[in-house]
This record gives sequence, C-alpha cells and structure tokens, in this order.
Amino acid sequence: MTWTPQDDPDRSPEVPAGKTRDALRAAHLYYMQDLTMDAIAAELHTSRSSVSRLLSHARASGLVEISIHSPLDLPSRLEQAIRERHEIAAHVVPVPDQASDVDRLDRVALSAARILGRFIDSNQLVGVAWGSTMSAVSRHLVPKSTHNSEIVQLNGAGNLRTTGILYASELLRRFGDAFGAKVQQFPVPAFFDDPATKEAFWRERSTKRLLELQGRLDVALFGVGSPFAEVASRVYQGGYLERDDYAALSADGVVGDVATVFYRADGSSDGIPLNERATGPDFGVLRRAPRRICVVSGRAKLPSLRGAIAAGLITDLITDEGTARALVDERTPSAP
Amino acid sequence: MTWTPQDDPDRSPEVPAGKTRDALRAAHLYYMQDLTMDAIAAELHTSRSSVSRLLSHARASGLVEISIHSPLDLPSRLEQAIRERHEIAAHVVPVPDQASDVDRLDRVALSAARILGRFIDSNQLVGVAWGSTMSAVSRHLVPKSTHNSEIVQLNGAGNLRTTGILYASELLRRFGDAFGAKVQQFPVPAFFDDPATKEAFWRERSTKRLLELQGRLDVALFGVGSPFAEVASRVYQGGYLERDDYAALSADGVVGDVATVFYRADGSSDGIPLNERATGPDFGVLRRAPRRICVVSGRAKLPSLRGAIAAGLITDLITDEGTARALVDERTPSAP
DNA sequence: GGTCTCCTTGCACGTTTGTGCACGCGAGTT
DNA sequence: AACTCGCGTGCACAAACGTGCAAGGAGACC
Repeated sequence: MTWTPQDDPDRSPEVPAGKTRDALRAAHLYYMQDLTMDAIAAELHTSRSSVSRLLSHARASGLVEISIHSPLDLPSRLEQAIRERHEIAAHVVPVPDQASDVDRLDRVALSAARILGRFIDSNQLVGVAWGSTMSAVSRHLVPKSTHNSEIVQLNGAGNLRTTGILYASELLRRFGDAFGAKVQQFPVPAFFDDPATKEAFWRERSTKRLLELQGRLDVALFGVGSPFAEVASRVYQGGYLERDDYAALSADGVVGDVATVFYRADGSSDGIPLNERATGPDFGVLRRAPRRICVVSGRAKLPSLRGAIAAGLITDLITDEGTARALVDERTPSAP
Repeated sequence: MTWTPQDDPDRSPEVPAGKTRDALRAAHLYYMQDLTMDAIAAELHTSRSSVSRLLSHARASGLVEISIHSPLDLPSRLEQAIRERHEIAAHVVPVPDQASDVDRLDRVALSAARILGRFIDSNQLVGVAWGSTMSAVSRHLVPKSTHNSEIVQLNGAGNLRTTGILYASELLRRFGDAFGAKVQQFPVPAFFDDPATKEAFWRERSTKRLLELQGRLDVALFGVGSPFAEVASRVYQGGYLERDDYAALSADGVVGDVATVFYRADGSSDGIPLNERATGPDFGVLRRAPRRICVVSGRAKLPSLRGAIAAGLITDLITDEGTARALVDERTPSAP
C-alpha cells in the first residue's frame, strides 16, 4: 500500500476514496486482464471475498459499464418494426412469454434502469412520473455522475389515506442520488377532489415555479396507467379514485393515463372531466420535452400504450418482448 | 421459437445468424437482467454449458462491451501526471511490480487490445508496426465492425533467414479481421542491406502507393524498440542486424526505434546511417497521423520511450504501472 | 474509560461457471 | 455406401464465485 488513506470530498458522502480506487483497480484487473478474484486479492493484499464485494460495488456504482451492441445488420426485428411503424426508438427486453407479471415488470425495470444512463446527462431537466413502474425502475438505477441536473416530479402522489409524500420522495431521491441531481418534489395528492382547489394551487408561486420547470424538460420518464386491465396500476389500486370516477372514465372511453392525465384510444384527452383534477402535466406541455421515455411491462397495458403512442407522447419505448410483439401485430385490437 | 433459422450474409463467413441472435439474447439476459446461466439455458432451450460458451462468444466478438469509467475527480495520478508533463493521453495498466516481463507484456497487450476499439472507427486508415509488442496485442483484439477502414503495415518484417511475411501477414490479418478492414501488406525485409536497393524499391509504383497511404494515416499503432535493454525487442533478436550495426547504433547514441527507424535520447533521428536502410516511415511522415498510439511494457524500455516522446511521436500511450511511474519520476535518468 | 453501534473483514459453505471429453450429426470425399 | 472430418452438444468434474455469519475495529455518545 503506497497511497495514503486520505478522505475525499465525494458527492455522495459515505464512500471513501480508497475504496473507489481499489474498486477501479480490481475492475481493471478483472474485466480488462481476466485475472481471477484470487489473483486480484493477492495484488490488493486482501481476501477474495472482499474482491468479490469490490467488484459488485464497481458494477452497482457505475464504475464498470456493460453494454451490448447489436451488429448493425441484425437489429431486433421488433425494434425495427416499431421504429418503422410508429417512429419510436424501441428497446425490447427479452422476457419469456410464460413469465409472471411481477417477473416481467422486474425484468423490464432492471433493463430500463441500466439503459437510462444513456439518456440522462449533465445540465438536464428530467421529469419523472410517479407510479409502480417508475418505482420498480428506481430500485435498480445505476449511478452516473452528472453536473447541474435536476429531477422534477411530474405528478402528485397523495391519496385519500396517506400523503404519499414518503413514497414519492423515496422514489425521487433514488433518481437524484443516482445522477447526483437536485430533486424538485411536488407535494400534492395525485388527484384533487375539487378542480377549484387545483386552480388555486396552480396560482401559488411555488407551484408555478415547478410547472415552469415541467414546461422545459429535456427528458420525461413515465409509465402508462391501465385503468381496466387485470393488474391495475398503482393509481387505480388504493383510494385514489372512487367508484363514480371509474364509471366516468369508462363512459368517456378512456384507455389509460400518463402521470394521472387520461386519454382515449385515439390519443385525445380533451373533455375528460377527471383531468381537471389531475396533477400531471397537460400533454401539450409534456410534448415539449424533446425526449420522452416510456416504460411499459405487460400486454395488459397494450391498449394504454397504443393510446399514448396515438397521443404522440412517446419518443423512446422500453418494453418486454410480448408487449412489443403484440404492438406490431396488426390483429391485436387497439381498443380494449 | 418463432423466427426462422435463415442464414445471414455476415461479413465474416463462418458465423451463422442464429448463433449471434442467441448470443445477443443470452447477453441481455445475463448482463442486463442478472439471470443465471441455468435460467438462460431454460429460456433458450439449450444446456447451461452452451450458454456459457455463447456468452464467451458474445464477449470475444465484441457483442458485449465492458468499459470502466473513472470518476472525473479521481483519475489515476499517473495518467494525470503524464498528461501534464508530456501532453500525452496515458492509459496506465495496473501490473504488480514483481511480475515477470512476459506477464507484464501479456497484461499490457490484453488491456491495449481492449482499449483499441475506442480509437479505431469507420473510414480510417490505420498504420500498424510490426514487432513483438504488436504481435502480443494482435492476439487479443476484440472485433468491432467498421466500414471502409484499412490496415496499413508500417515496416517490413523479413530478416536474413526468413521473409517474415508469414508472421507479418498473420499479425496484420488479425487486425484486419477484428475490424473488418482491408489489409495493405508491405512485403519487404525489416532492413535492406544496401540503401540503394531501398531507394530503388521506393521508386516502384506499388511501394509508392503504400507510402502514400502511410502519409495520410488516421491512426498509427506501434511499440518501441530498445536495442540495449536486457530483453531485446524482436528486431534485435534474430538476424536483423549485425554486430557492426550494433556498434554503429551505440556510437550514434541511439536509444530506441519505432517501426525500424532509430532515434537518440533527444528524439533526433538524423544522421543515423542505419535509417537509410530502414523500411518504416520517416518520423516527419509518421507525425502526420493525428493519433499515434504507443504500447510499451517494461521499464527496460523507458529510455526508448523517453526518446520517442522527445521525438513527438506519441499522442496516446498505453503502458504498465511501473513504467508509467518511472516515466514521471524525475530521478530516473532519461539516457541509459 | 466504557460501551454501543455500525461498518468491514475473512471464513466456510453452497452455488454458479468454465472446460476436457465423448458422443452424434451432417457435409464432403472416395 | 462407407468413411472421415469438423463442429456443436451435453455431461461431469474442477475451478471460481457470492453470501450469511461471526469476529474485530473505529468512531460516537454517554
């Protein structure tokens, strides 16, 4: 050991410089020189298990990045088809058809989290919706250090019983930590009871500041809600909407929502009363973001996905293989 | 399985499309979704061992790329020091000091081969020297598909006993294969016996064409020779030079060579008679390449390396830790 | 100074992965 | 048709790896 154990002013406190140095060195030896962990342990004067942990750390903290390049002549047929048909850059996550919905979501979220680093960079304003898909993604993010980026919450998270702020802040915090970004919370319920309250709130200066941020996002990240699918999105599970609301949605021909804003199969969202009480950004606002990434898992969400595409909300899609296949399959109905 | 097992017009014959598709899928599942090989075997309806081999193939053929990012605030002190002192971008390969020279070369070559993909791209003219270092590198290249690139041999390879063409072509072929590039051989001995022969040869149209290519390289790749070090470079081992030649080099104060062209500690190469018979490009020509990558392993080559730096031949250096450390150490003498 | 807590380390074990070998299939040859 | 050669496959074993656990060490707080 020749280096001194000096501390470093790392962005995330906790991690001493020595550890990062060792992890880096271990990663070089392991991934660039194909040494075994045993050999590396000898070089670093530590135990093999520590090297194993060091390498885990190196992967989890983004020191090591593993990327997969398709040969240009062999891009996934599905991705190509989606690109051609919908003008959307798709990332299809291979998942066997018989996988459970939970598995599927997990696997898509894991892949999504790892792909995300490519989209998010310094000096960017990143909008993140609140929902079960985003929550799953947030648990697997690979850190990437950026400067001067901000994470902006797109829609409220409270429901009738809890303020939801804890969950939402946890989710947002994970994004903020992963990218070294400042976090802008939006402490409102998912839906207001009374449109008037929303309007009042929207006149508050703190709210205006946030809405202004939402209006100039560089990247928006969201899932889609699927009100009538077997596996309901979080928005439809616990106390966010009442029986009457559902009836109204049904009557309006709603097929899904993005960040609490509902839309029909043709992508239209005008004249849906519930949207007067929603807290997410109007689609016109959302569409100002040059890059709009949607993560979708499960064929049950296909109608919602089709609607979101029709609404022109999506520029980049991350989804599982089954859903992707169904999306390009003409025979699959686009309405439920 | 829904896709058909159709063949593909791959650039390298041999590899069927199905294999690449499977490898790609396996890589996704393994590296993006953290499945075990067992689980992947089940999804691909094959055995675990095949998956292991599939993944090896995916790594070796560049489908999977593993890169290591230092946090910007923690670049290797050595790399930083070299950058500041010599205006060279350095890649330091960690190798323990007690490693043997053979180990050292192997490990540097392995790392170098894996870094190389970052430098070589489509539509480039890449010059490659012939020597033991380049030979070691060539054995570990990771393929990367490029279009319209060419590999150009920088110096001849024959000696008194063999034409060396076989070895040289093998080395060049590996580079060509790895990058899908055309290969321009240079079928001459390393040194001519008589300067007049060289001059005559240099007037040949086929030679002129090659020299013209050498004059507009995008990337040059070479090691350094070290005539008086304990472990002599290939150029000094078998039958390339005679006793008188060595004496002459010594008298001229030569400290090393790049692609058969000799230089002194101060980087000068004029007035060295042997260079009249050398087949490598004049340094003035070599320096026209915007990127000049030098791979050096072993402190014995330090004086040669210093000379090459003094001659301004190097823009990017790949070397082992010990050599890098010695390079920035003021106390290490720069002449042998 | 004590002690409490949290973090790190190495060990031991079970799991996961790499690889030599033998088998089997298909193409090309005689 | 028989043969051979090359290649891909799975098996079985050995090597390499991940992780729960208990012990040790460094603060932090009393």
